[in-house]
Amino acid sequence: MSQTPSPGPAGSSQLIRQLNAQRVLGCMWGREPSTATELMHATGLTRATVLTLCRDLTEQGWLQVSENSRQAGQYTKGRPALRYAFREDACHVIGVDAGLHQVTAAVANLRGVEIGCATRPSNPEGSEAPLQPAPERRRTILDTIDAALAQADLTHADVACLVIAVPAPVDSSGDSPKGLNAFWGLMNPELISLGAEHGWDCAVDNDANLAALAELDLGSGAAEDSFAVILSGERLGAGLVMDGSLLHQSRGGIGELGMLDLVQGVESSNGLGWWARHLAREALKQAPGHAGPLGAVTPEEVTSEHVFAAAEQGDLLALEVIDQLADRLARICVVLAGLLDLDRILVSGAIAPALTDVAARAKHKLAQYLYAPWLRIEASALGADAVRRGAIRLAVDRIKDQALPGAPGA
Amino acid sequence: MSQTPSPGPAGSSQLIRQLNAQRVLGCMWGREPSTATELMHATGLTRATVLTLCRDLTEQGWLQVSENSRQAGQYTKGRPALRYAFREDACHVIGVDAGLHQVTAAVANLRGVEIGCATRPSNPEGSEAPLQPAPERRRTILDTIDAALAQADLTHADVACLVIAVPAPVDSSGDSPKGLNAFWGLMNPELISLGAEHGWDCAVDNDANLAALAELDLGSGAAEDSFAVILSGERLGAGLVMDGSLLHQSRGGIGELGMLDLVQGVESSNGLGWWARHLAREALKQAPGHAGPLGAVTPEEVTSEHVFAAAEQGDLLALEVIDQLADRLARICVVLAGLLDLDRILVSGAIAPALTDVAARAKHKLAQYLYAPWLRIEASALGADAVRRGAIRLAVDRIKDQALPGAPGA
DNA sequence: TGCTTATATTAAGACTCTATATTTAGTCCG
DNA sequence: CGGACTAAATATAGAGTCTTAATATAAGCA
Repeated sequence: MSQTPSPGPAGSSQLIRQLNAQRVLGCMWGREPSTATELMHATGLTRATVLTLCRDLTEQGWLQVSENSRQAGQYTKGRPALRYAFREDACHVIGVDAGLHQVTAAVANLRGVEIGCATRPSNPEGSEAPLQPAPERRRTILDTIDAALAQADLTHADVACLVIAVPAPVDSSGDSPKGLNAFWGLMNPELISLGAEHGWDCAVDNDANLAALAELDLGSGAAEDSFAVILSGERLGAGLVMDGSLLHQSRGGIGELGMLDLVQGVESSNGLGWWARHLAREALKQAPGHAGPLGAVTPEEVTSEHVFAAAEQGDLLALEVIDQLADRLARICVVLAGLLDLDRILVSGAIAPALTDVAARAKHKLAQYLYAPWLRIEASALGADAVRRGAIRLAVDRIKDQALPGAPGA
Repeated sequence: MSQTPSPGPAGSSQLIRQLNAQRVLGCMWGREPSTATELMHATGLTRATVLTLCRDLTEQGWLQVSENSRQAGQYTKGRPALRYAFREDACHVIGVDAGLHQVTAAVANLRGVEIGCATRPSNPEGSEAPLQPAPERRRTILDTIDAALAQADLTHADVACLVIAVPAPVDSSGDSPKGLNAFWGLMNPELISLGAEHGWDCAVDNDANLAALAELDLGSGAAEDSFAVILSGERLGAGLVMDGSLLHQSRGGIGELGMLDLVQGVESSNGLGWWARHLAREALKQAPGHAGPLGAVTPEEVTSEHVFAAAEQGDLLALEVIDQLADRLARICVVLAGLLDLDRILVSGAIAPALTDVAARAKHKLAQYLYAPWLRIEASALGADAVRRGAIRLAVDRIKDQALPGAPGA
């Protein structure tokens, strides 16, 4: 009596089956079709085992046999091998960059390739109107998703996972702290519930964290590196990757940069875009009738784009601003890389393409403050796409983790 | 042909056996003796399985049957259960705190209980002589180890693992960076090789990191918390624990606090002990003939102990110093906790017992700079023992991880 | 057609855990 | 002192996994 613990019929022997199935699927995920022989080498399992696993995975919808057995001329002798291919369209995911001023949603296959994308304005820039209330923002996001789905010619039923990026800290349950900062609550009005309403797996996360995931995906060869991704438009935010995995915490406050208020020469968590505009404005006021290209706009009209464009043309005043931005960035890097011994720091976000020069100068200035010759400071190649790409990456990862047991649908 | 991958006789079926064995051993490690029934509940396995695993583990030397079957009056009816007990003396470990001024070594059993401890001076305090050369320092450490072993009445053959803590960053291969800072090389002169010379498993790590491990061991209930441990004697160093696991990196520079040079109101990585002395000295020079207890010593003689003792007695000048220390500490906490969203910050090291008041004041001042009401700032209860305890903890952990397969000796 | 080659399939063996029945070691009680 | 009672230990059978080795298959090539 009293001898029926919990596990089902034949106990934990199936556990190892699942582990192996996951290993095989992991070897094939997003990659070229493989033969059993290749998988044997990759997994260390026997041919018999690999083939039964592949058959199971095919039945479940994760794989399909691709007929081009001996194609690619890998060999010509002997019986042609079965080739199994990863079904990148077994199901689909949605990644949303729900920014302050605009919402972008993309539908992607399991390889992370976007097959539909749409953008909608939200809290139009320059407008002085109060921020969108929660229901309106939720509707905007859903509309954007539907538009992206329509473009991909898919329906709600084809979607397995939704990930939304918001410019706010997000805790482990998907909520953003309220009360302290009303902005955060308006950026993330219970967005996590959007998934449940449609029966999708769903996650909400901070935009900088997701941008970091996107950079991790590009993977500079070594998967072991540690880096920070700084989102730097109007306000600063960072995502931290240590040893190839994103730092997370239940309150979701990792990478908040409010503490920069205390750092000499930084003194605020305003972004580089904000500072470019601010510094240029002040400088123009000091030097009315400035002769360079930047003199063409009034102090009130000047934007960060003006500054970067003028610097390209050699405007001395703009170059001085660039230099100050670089010093600011260098100091931020000192704090992050000094404390965490990072390998590199990436500046990302929409203005990243304009910051390659700033990053290079920051790298140069860094040596004044910190000995870290290995540290790379670079502008992200992803730019405005980083956040959305990261959302997709996380969505695909979630599917991957839940993969076994069960078919792609469930 | 070509069908013999690598695994041995019956393949990866034994893997699950090992996993289960490790689970059982993990359930018993350092805890009270258990019966099969208890282990069934803990592991979810069947009685038959648990018993065979226990028998195997007993043969390997990890467990032993304790005869007091029905002792403790847990029940009186039925056949008495076999009770298996963890053999805390299956082998032993050595933890060494190889500080600048003194070396402390302790021998501990697998429960982490010290059964022998010894201390030797190294680079005597106050002396102006150059630092010990490498061979001498290695000899000092070995002497200390031998003394601890002698006290425990054990020999080299009883030791399975050695962990050494040094006041320097340590990379993943156990080396400290040379050239840049000669001090580091002298603190860690290839200490990792001491293990191989005696056939012990060996690790070298940064002292602050190990202090963090020791605090983790105390475990405030929730194993999920994130905190920093600040070692704060002459120089500052920190160990970072995120979500219950220590942050590490191949270069070993995590927790180096050189970047505090850039933080307003901190401006250096000198420790709180250094600052207590320095501030008191300056203040005494400013106020010659100071009436309070602190006036009893000359500016040149004053030490941090004097300051804390005088503050206890209400010396106004000392209290002013305490207040400045608290502000400094608060700012350090802002940087660490703001960036990493920590749950608590512990000040550890030899002077920790004197810093309870400083920590409390820092917590109070923190609100000026950062909203983090959940953050606790406390002085560690471990004090001067923290580093050594952490070294022991790491050594025991290493044994635990290597535990299966094989007997404790191997 | 037959030989060669590389793969797929199948059956047997070893190992794991579970499930159930049986034995054992005690206490308790008449 | 012997017999019920109880809870644990043991023994046996069953289902599951992987590997191993033998066999079958699908091509190319002479």
